[in-house]
Amino acid sequence: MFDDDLNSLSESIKKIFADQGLHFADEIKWTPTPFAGQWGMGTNACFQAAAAEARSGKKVNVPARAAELAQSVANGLGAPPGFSRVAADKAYVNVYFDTPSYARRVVNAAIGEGANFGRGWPKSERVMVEYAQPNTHHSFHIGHARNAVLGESLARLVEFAGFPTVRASYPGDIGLGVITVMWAYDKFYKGQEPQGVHERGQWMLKVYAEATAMLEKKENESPEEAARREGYETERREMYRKWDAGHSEVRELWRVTRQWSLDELDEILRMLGVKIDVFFFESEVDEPSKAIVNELIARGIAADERPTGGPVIVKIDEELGLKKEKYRTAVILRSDGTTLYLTKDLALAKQKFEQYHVDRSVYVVDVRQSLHFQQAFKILELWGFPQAAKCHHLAYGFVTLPEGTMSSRRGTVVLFKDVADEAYRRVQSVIAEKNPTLSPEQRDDVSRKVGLGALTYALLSVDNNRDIVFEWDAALNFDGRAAPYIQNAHVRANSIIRKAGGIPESASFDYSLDAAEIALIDLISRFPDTVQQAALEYKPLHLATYVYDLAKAFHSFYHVADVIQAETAQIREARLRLVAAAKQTLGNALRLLAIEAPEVM
RNA sequence: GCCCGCGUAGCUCAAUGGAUAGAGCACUUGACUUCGGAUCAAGUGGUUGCGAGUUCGAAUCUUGCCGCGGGCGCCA
Repeated sequence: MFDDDLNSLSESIKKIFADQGLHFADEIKWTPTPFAGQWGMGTNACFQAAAAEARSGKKVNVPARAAELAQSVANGLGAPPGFSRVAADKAYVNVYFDTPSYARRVVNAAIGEGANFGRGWPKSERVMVEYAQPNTHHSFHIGHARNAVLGESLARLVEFAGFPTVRASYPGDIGLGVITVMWAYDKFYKGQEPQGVHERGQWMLKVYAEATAMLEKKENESPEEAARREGYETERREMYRKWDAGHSEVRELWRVTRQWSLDELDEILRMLGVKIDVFFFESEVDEPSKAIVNELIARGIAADERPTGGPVIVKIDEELGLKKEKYRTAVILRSDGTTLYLTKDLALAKQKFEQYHVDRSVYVVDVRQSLHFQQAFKILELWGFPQAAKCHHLAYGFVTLPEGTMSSRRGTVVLFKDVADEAYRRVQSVIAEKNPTLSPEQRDDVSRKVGLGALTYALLSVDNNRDIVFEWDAALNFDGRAAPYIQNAHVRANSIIRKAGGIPESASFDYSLDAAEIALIDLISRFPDTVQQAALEYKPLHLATYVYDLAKAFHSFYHVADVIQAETAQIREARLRLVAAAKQTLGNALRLLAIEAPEVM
């Protein structure tokens, strides 16, 4: 947040370089100094300048020359206003902030800008984040939760970073899996309907697993069993055909059961704080996608092999002139003329570009579909969409169980709702032990926020392309590097402010600050940059790491520095405002992770 | 066979090509008679899978191996 100050120093450094006959075109980059207890920024520009000199033919020892340059830069900068000192450290040039004025600026910004502290300048590119694409007719499991949480956090992040943002969901409401549930329901459970949104959703998952088992070929099956299985299979296929043909009873059955799933999805997204702007349904892009295939054939991008009994394909590697197989050949229409996943994604992308004017399109989808998206993006490029270059597949690893992969088909999943319920119960029992005076309403509220927070943080604090093995105690960890630790910092800050009866309008930081105070202020000042970095790299993880570091700095500060009982009134005022600034920043950062910050816990 | 991802402390994971590779858990030892102990401080623990290359500088980039996971024309 000190770009202006640092840019002016950068200009001075370039001038010093120029005076020495060096022309240094690159941007000078500043990073925080790594020395505890000192608050400053450093640059390695002298390395770059010395290396450039060496490359230009001069015979120089780069490290020695860089150190020499650093010294002359430090001398040349002298004592710029706002900085307490400038030092050459090996080949680095380090500048140290004048603590009183910078501390005041940081704290004033955090308090003054409030919920907007850290928000980036408005940007013109429109971003669409597509996430929350579970299939209907199943139930929402913990793997879906990773997707939803990752997507929601990313959407909040890019929006806060300044991009106009559209949240899109794309439920798979048609396909063989969906038909399987409908077939089994119609045949074995017709007319039944459990009460309760979640109960209904979970029941459909059970029906799905049962049906899949019945339709699966078994070893040593008798001729009778084989005949029955084949009969079932015929019925299922017939139901799909009827759906496709718009058969009214089948469509009605589909509409009703589909709604059961969507009701459950609604409820779960509400629990997670997810507000989707646009729902695209797979069933709705089916028809438009067929037209697209014809267009691609007409343009010579796709090859129609249907006359010889084949499908419609795009030979991507061949189109690009690649020797090694990389994008391979993609099938975009079955030989019987029905659409595929890829067909629909092409249609959907076109719709996103043309109807929603999306400049950047992010797809939060698991890593198994990497090839699919590479193919889709390449076809969009061949098709002539410039936005294809800014399509991004945010792939994430699976959530597996210690005993193996989760599978809706086999019914071996850990349901999100069960985890959320367990989280709630665990927090309740911690509260009973640690804070028994909370009212029942507060307990309920806190249990929800802290329980879900712990789960969300566990999902966001590992890199997206790493697999997660779901274990109850790890996912619902309340100690150490976990949401409750961070939330507790927020609660403590709130508690101090409450006990102090509010915060002063302004304060002076002109006293000898403790190292922990400086570390805390330093971290608060880094929040805006962290938001930008995380948004541009599509990595909520950066923010998850940051907010933990911030909470840790706050807890350390808390122990070492008295606030209400501070030595002087001046220090008390300054620290009270610092506490308020920390609370605000913790709250803002947690919000971007879709984790709520309670006032008490 | 080809493509993608991963390999970092006993375990789980961080680290815009930069300064002494950091946290949590576990283990060991401490903390003002609390501005809320869901806390803090300290200690033990590393050949960043292996080898080569690029660079002033590599966990990070390139390349060859080894190991794990995923994917590869009519599933989604």
